[in-house]
Order: sequence, then structure tokens, then C-alpha cells
Amino acid sequence: MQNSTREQIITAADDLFYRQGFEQTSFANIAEAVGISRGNFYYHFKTKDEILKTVIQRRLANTRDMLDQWEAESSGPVERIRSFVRILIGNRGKIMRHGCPVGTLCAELAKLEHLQRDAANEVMTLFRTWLHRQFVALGHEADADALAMHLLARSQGIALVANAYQDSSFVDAEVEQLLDWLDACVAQSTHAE
Amino acid sequence: MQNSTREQIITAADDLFYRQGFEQTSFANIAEAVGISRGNFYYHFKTKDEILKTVIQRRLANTRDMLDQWEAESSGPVERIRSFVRILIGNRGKIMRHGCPVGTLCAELAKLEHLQRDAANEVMTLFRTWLHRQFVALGHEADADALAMHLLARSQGIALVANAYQDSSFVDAEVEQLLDWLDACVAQSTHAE
DNA sequence: TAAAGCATAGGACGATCGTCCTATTCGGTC
DNA sequence: GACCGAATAGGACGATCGTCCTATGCTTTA
Repeated sequence: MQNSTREQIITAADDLFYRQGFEQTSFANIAEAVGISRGNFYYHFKTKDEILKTVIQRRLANTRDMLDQWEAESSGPVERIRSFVRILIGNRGKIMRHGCPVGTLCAELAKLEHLQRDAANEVMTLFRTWLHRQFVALGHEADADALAMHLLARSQGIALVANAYQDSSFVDAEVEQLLDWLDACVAQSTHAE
Repeated sequence: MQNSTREQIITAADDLFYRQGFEQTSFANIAEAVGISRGNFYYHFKTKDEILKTVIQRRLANTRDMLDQWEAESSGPVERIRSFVRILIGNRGKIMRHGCPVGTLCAELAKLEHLQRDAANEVMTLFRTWLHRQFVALGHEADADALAMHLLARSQGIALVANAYQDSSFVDAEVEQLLDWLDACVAQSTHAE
């Protein structure tokens, strides 16, 4: 059931919500993208809230998988945090075109005061708590959450400005600074021991 | 003609675009906020593009005034840049509720691929070039634009995350870090002489 | 083959959108 | 007091929105 209609709808909605925004994407858009009628769409999802909730759940699951994979692949917390920073490089093109999928959805749902706002924030919280854990493993028990929030904010700012100016060299320069900042964090933690 | 209907419309639209977003704000919303009929509204602004363009022009003018005032009031570039950073403190409440007015509009119009996207970006560019000038005055001729962009991105990131989590202590902590970063910039430039 | 249920198509519905048109009112001028 | 342009009100318009209903296939099961 990988290519079931329901899965196709979720995939198309996920993509359109990212590229056009949630409010700007209509049932007709999604149905057209999948190649089905609006009536059939309604058979699978009764309300727009429901499809949004499902898309967010998928993003949560995908994010958890990605973070788990980094946890399994990378040898230590420093390399794991570097994996996070390097999303900005790997998704450079998409980010310049449409911004960060996490940040833009949170910002839009906040402005709409939408019911699913907290659910969208949870995707960001997934990164927040994961980063928190990595900084704790790095020896920053006391300020682990502050460091995680700092890194989140830096990434979001880079994505937003890169999206506005469509500037890829800016992303590269900022990522390098972030990696330097991370090295300084490591040095500070080993120094404190 | 300070309180003319046209001025009232622009003020109401500016506020509603900020709080609800551009796309989510209808002519009816603005007309109701001003207390006039939709027909009268159309007498002053023929299209939604036109009202958006006017609102952005007002924001550009207001931003220029603010930057000019900082230029006149503050004694040197460091204190001027500090004024920029402190917007995050002064507008803490509004930013937590609705995000940064500059960044959220740029992000929304980018996602809509709206005609006025470049105009919205210009507000951000106003800060960018102003900050650029301050960093040049600080002795950072070579990397003035990179520093300006860095500061822009940091501010935008702080605003976005603060908006998502409605966390004011996070804003305070990050602003303090920004001011430290600025001091380090000053030290580096005086050291290089 | 008949029955049953899932999946799909197509359109109707009320509401709201941006836009536009037409009266009507108001304020100042000969 | 007649006149005229600016300002305002109210509603009509086509389109699109989310939602919902119904009829028609398609597939499986007895």
C-alpha cells in the first residue's frame, strides 16, 4: 500500500504546503497534483485540518527517523550536531526557493492562530530536544537547552534571509561560522573539565 | 489630512497585514477596522496589490526615519548597531505574538511569489545597507556586508523562534549574546589597526 | 451470477473573495 | 438656491473556497 491514493495525497499535500504555504493550497490544488477528483479527495480526508494534521504527523515521523539515523551513524555528539548544521547545505536549493519547511510552517500557523500550531511547533521541538541531548553529551548540562535554542534560531535566521535574498554563498559563509561556533563550544566544554 | 480616510485605511491595513498576514486579510477586514463600507474602500484603492504596495512604501518611509534618527541620536556606530539589536527588546511583546514585521512579510510574499516581493525585501535591505555603513565606520570595510547579513539573520532567527515558543527570556538571552558578539567585533577591528 | 462494500467522479451548497458599478450624500462655489 | 465634484454606501458579478451529497464504477466474496 505504498502508492495508495491516501499516501499520494499526503505526499502531494506535504509538498504543496511547503512550496505554496498551507492557506494558499486548496483541495483542488492537491487533487489536481494527485490526478483525482475533489470528491474522491473528500473520501480520504474530511476537513482541511485533518490533512494538515496528517502531513505534520508524517513530518514528525520523518524527522524522528532522520534524527535516529544521525544518532546511529555518527560517532559522537559533535559530528551529530554537524549533521544538523549541514542540512542547510544539503537542502540549500530548496531552502533558497521556499525557506525552511519547519520554520515557515510554524510562522504561518502562528499568524493564522491555527489549531495545529502546537503540532507544527513540535517538529521544531524534536530538533530542540535532540540538540539538547547532544549538548548534554558534550558536557554542557547547564546550558544545553540555551545552546540548542541558539542553534535553532541561527539556522532559522539563515534560512529566512537566504530565502529572501536567494543567496547561496551567504548560506555557505554562515554555515562555516556555525561550525566554528560549534568547535568553540567543544573547546569550552573540554576546557571546563 | 492626518486622519484622512486614506491614511486610516493604510494604518489599518498595515496593522492587519502584520497581525494576520497579507493573504489572510480581506478588504472586508480592513473596511470593518476603519468603519467604512467596502465600496468606499474601493474608491481609495482599486486593487489589493495597490494597498499592499502603499503599506510597504509607508514601512519603507518609517524605517528610513527610524534609521535616520538613530544616525542623529547615537554618538557612534557601535551605539547605533546596539539600537538595532535592542528593537528585539523594545518590541518583544509584538514579536512574540506576531513575529518580525519585516521577516514575516518577506517570507509570506516569497511563498506567494507575489509581485511586491522585491518591495518587501527592500525594507530588509534598508537595514542591511544601514548596518553595512555602520560596520564600515567601525573599520570592517572588507566584511561589512557579511557582518550586516549575519546580524540580520541572527535577529530574524531570534524573532521566528521567539514567535514559535512565545519565550521572552530566550529573547533576552540571545540579545545579550548579540551585544557580546558586537563587542567582539569592535575589539577585533581596533586590534587590527 | 448476485450481492456487498470500497473507491472514485462529478456536481451542488453556502460563504467569501477581489472587483466593479451605481446611487446617494456632503461640502464648497457661482 | 442651483450646481458640481469628491466621498461614501450598498449591492451585484464571477470565481473560488471548504464541505457535502449522490451516483457510478470496480473488486472481492458467497
